[in-house]
Amino acid sequence: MATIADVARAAGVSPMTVSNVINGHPHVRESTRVKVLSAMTALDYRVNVAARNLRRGRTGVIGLAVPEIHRPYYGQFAAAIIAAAQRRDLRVSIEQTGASRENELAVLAVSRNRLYDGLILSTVGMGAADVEHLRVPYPVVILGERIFQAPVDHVAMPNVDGARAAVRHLVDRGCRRIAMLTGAETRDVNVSRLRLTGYRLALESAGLAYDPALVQRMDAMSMAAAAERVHTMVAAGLDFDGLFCLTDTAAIGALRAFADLGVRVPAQVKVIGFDSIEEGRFTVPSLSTIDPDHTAMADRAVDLLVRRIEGDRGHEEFVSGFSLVARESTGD
Amino acid sequence: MATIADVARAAGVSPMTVSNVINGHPHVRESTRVKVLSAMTALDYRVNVAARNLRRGRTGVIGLAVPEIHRPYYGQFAAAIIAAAQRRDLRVSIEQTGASRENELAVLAVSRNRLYDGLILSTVGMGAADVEHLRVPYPVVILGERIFQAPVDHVAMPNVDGARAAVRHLVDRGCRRIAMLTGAETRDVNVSRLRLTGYRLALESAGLAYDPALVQRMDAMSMAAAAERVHTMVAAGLDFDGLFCLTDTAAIGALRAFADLGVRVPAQVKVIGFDSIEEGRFTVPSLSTIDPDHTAMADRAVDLLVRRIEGDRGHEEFVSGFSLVARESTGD
DNA sequence: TTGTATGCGTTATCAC
DNA sequence: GTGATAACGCATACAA
Repeated sequence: MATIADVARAAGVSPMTVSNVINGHPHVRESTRVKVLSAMTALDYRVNVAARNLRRGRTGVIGLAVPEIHRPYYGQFAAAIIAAAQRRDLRVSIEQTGASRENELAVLAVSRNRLYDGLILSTVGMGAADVEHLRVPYPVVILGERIFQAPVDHVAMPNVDGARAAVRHLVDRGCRRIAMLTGAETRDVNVSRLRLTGYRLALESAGLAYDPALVQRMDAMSMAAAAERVHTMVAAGLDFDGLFCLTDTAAIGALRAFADLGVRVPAQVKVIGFDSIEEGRFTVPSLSTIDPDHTAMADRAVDLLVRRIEGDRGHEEFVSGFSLVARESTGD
Repeated sequence: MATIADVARAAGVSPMTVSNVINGHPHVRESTRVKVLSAMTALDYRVNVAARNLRRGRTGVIGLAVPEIHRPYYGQFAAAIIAAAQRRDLRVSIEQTGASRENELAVLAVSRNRLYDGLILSTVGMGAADVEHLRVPYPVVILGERIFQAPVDHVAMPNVDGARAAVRHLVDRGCRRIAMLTGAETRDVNVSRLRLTGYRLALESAGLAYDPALVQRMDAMSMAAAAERVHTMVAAGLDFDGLFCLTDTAAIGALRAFADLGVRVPAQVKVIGFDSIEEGRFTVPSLSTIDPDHTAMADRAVDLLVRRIEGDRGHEEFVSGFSLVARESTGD
C-alpha cells in the first residue's frame, strides 16, 4: 500500500507537501497540487486512518451505547444519530448494553481508551450512586434524566409532561379507571417513575382517585411481556377502561392481548403509548401516542457532543418538546 | 494521560515489560507483573488504541453497512451481528446506505482506508456491473445474492425456496388467485426477482396460471408504501384471495390496509410475509412468514469475516435454511 | 526473564 | 510555497 512518502517520491516533492495537498491547505501552488494529485491517483494512495488518528489524537468516531438496537425505539433513534453524525463527518460505532448497569459502566471504561472522540450513552441501569463513573476525561452526552451532578450534558424527554398529556387525553376521551403498564423502579429517578408521576398528576387534575392496583409493573418492556401482563390483568378481573403504556412497544403487545381476549379497543378500553415509533401507525387499531421528537433529540445530542469535542466547557440539559398523536386506539 | 513509558518509569522497568504485562505474555515474573500492575493502577493507565492500531495494522472494528438501521429486519440483524462480533472481541461500526448504489460504493471506498478490519456489506443497489468495486484489498462479506464473481464471501437467504414454500402454503390453505407485493427489479439478480421466481415455481407446481396483473411492484419496501398499494389494488377491483409480500414490513402495511378497507384477513384474503421480524407475532391478525434464521446468518457472516481477517484464502457462500411460521393471517 | 532499538504513517512546527 | 525534523504511543525483533 502506498504511503505519503511513496507519493512524495513519485511527485518529486516532500511528504509534507503531499500532506498539505491531502488536507487542503491553502498555500500550495496549483501546479504542484496537480502533480501530487496525479501521483496519488497513479499509486492509488489511501490515507492510513490509524496513523492519522495517532497523530491528531482523534478518531472521527463517536460511540452510541443503547440497550438493544433491535428495539424499534432505539433503532429509530440510532438512525437519526447516524444521520446527524454523518452530516458532521463522524462515524458511529454502536454498543449494546442490554440495559444493564455493568455494561453501561464497561462502555464508559472502554471509551476512555481514546477509542471514540465522544460517547452518547443511554443510561437505564446506572443510578445516581454511579456518578463517579461519569467523571471521565472525554466528552459524554447522557440520554436520559439529569439524575447526575457529573459534568456531562443531558438530552432528556419530557417524561412527566408527556405522560400527563397522555393520561389527560384518556380522561378527555371519557376514561375513568385508567391503568398504567410500567417498568420496575430500579433507582431513584428513572423513566418509569417520571411517567408515573405524570400519570398521577393527570389523575389528580381530573379529580380521579389514584388506585395502586391499577399500576402494573413489569421487569422487561417487551411486546411479549406486555401481552402476558394484560392477559393476567383481565383474567384477574381488574376493572379499567383506559390503559397508558410506558412505551409504544409495550402498547403493541397490549393491543395484541386485547385482540386475543376479545376486548374491543377503543370501545371497551382505550390505549395510549409513548415514543411514537413508526409501527404504531400500522397496528390495528392504530396507536395513539406521545411523540417526543426523536429527530430533535438526536440532532441535539450530536450537537452537544461535537461542541464538547471541540473544547467547549459548560454543560447543558436539553429537554425535547412533545406532541400528542391521537389515533384509533383512543377513538370512539 | 499516562503512557507505557510513564508506567515503566514508575514501576522501575522497561516499557517493553509493561507492554508484555498488558498483552499477557507468558514470560513475566509474577513479582514484576504485580509491580507493573500497581503502577498502572496508580497512574490510571489506559492503552492508546490509535497507537496500538497503527503498530498492529488492525483496528478491532468491523463495518456493517445496511440500508437503514431503523427497519426492523436490519435492526434485528444488526443486533445479532453486534452480539456475534462481541464474542470475538470486535466492535461494530454501522453505516447506512439508504439502499443506494452510490452509498454502497462509498462505504467500500472509505473502508479501504484501513478504517475497519473488514466489512459486512448488504448489497441492494449494486449490480453485477459493479463487480470491479468489490476487488478491494481487505476482507468483505456480502450479504445478499452471489451475483458477483469477485473474491468475496457471501451470506445469502434461501430466497427462491423460501418464497416457494410461502406461496405453496397459501395454495395449501385454499388460495387460488395469489397476488404478490414485490419490489422493483433494478438489476439482473436481486431479492425481488428471486422471490418472484419462487412464487412462479409454486404456482406452476400447483397448476395455477401465472397472471402478471397479480404481481405488484413498489419502489420502496415500507409499511406506508405497501398500505397504499393495497388500497389501489382493491380500489381497482383486482381479484385475489392470497397475498405474498416480499417482506414482513410490507405485509404489516398490507394488513393495516385490509383493516381500513374492511377486508377480513384471513377469511377473505390470506397474507404471508418473509423475514420473521418480531413485530409479526403481535399484529392483528398475527403474521405468517418465512423465517430464514437470522442468527445463523449473522454468526456465519462474522465467522467468515474473521477467518478472512486471519488470512484464510478461499471464498465461501453460505445459504441459510428456513422454516415456515404459520400464524393467524393464513388461518381459517 | 527483561531491555534496546526501531519503525508503523502521519502531521505540527518552524525554518527556508 | 515548500521542506526537514520530530513526535504521537505502542509492539516486533532481537539481544542480553
